[in-house]
Amino acid sequence: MPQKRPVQIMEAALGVFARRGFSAATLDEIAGRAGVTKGTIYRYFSGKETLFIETLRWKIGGAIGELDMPEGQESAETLVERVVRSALSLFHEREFLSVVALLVGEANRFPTVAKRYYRDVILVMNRTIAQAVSVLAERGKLRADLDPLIAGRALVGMVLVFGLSQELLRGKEILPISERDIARTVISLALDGLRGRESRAGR
Amino acid sequence: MPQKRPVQIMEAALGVFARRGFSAATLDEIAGRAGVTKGTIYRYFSGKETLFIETLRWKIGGAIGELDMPEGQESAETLVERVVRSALSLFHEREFLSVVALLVGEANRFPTVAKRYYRDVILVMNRTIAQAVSVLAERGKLRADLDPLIAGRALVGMVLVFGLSQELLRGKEILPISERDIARTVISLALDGLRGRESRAGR
DNA sequence: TGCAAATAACTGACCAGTCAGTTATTTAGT
DNA sequence: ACTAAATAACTGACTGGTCAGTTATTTGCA
Repeated sequence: MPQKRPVQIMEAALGVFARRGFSAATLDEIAGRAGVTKGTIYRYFSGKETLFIETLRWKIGGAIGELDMPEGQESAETLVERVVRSALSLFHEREFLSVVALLVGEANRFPTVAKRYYRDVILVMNRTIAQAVSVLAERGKLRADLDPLIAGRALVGMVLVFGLSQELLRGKEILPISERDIARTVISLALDGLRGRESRAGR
Repeated sequence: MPQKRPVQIMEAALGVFARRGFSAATLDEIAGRAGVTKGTIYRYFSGKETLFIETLRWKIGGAIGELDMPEGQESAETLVERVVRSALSLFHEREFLSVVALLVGEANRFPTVAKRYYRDVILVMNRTIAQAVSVLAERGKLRADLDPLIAGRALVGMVLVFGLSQELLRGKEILPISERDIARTVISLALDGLRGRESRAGR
């Protein structure tokens, strides 16, 4: 079991940073949660800033593997539904949402971290979705006149906004909206837009 | 000109809070920007936390008037285009985006502020858009089987995601995406979805 | 002159980062 | 296998700097 300490510390750090933000987080609290003392953190990380960066790098690296999206012979409906549902569950996971919020909140102070997240998480996921959209467009299953990268990201945005507004800003305590309704509406909107289909065939 | 000092201070405070976040912002910097000294802040605000809350309350209150959306006899195309374009320009304004980021970043520490923002800004704007969507749906210009509140918010989400990813996280430095392309894709997506229209009538 | 507004100097709490000392673990010699 | 020596991991008290909040002093206006 080589080097479990750094991971132990980073796990604690992520929780504290997510709850308090970079500045308000204290190394003593992080150390306490990790079951060590502050001095020990300095055996593995050269300072608070490094700990923050390393922790996010570690978490971001781990996040990449999570979304495998093999777009085999799947229909447009299935693709959209799967993307929307997985985005929805992702943005309702407290931890993931907290990391997003943390990055957004600290983007000014740590632009390189923000950019790494963009490159390693957002772009990678976005390209995967865009790729699937392209394939279906080539097969004539989806329209081909939209930039698949932009369309894919917009699709995720439709879900993201509910994570931020309902969960993070606590909107659900004022106006609850069920995940089912969000999923249904977003999927339908993504497929057919506000005008709907001319022919309401099938379904 | 009664009481211009508080506003002067809050303007400075907003800038500093937006750039640094609540914890890292210092009263000395805020005071300096406002052209006063720290002690003066305490003549008008009882402390840092109060200043933060009051500043956002003031800014949030001011934001409500901005989006007037008279949905007269407007077509579906015009409505969507107008919503998308105004959201787009809003989320590219540095200050607005910073306030959103600030709220997101500090939502854990100031849940009541986050909720106020939700209630007074998000919900109000959302209802306005939903209202317009409903009217058009009743006239048969838009499909009526979607929850207009959810659809309207999702629409804004499509734009929000580009503000966050491209501007705030600095994604445009890695992969620039033009506002024109975003607008075109989102509008088209919102109206007709990924499948497009059966009959591509008109333009 | 009187007094509110503003300043500037000050205080005390907090916290990142350091380090001397302690404990646990590994190595190596018999 | 035993243990002494060496090394690595860890601790907790301490320091120096920062900053919210307070107080004493000055400014300027009626």
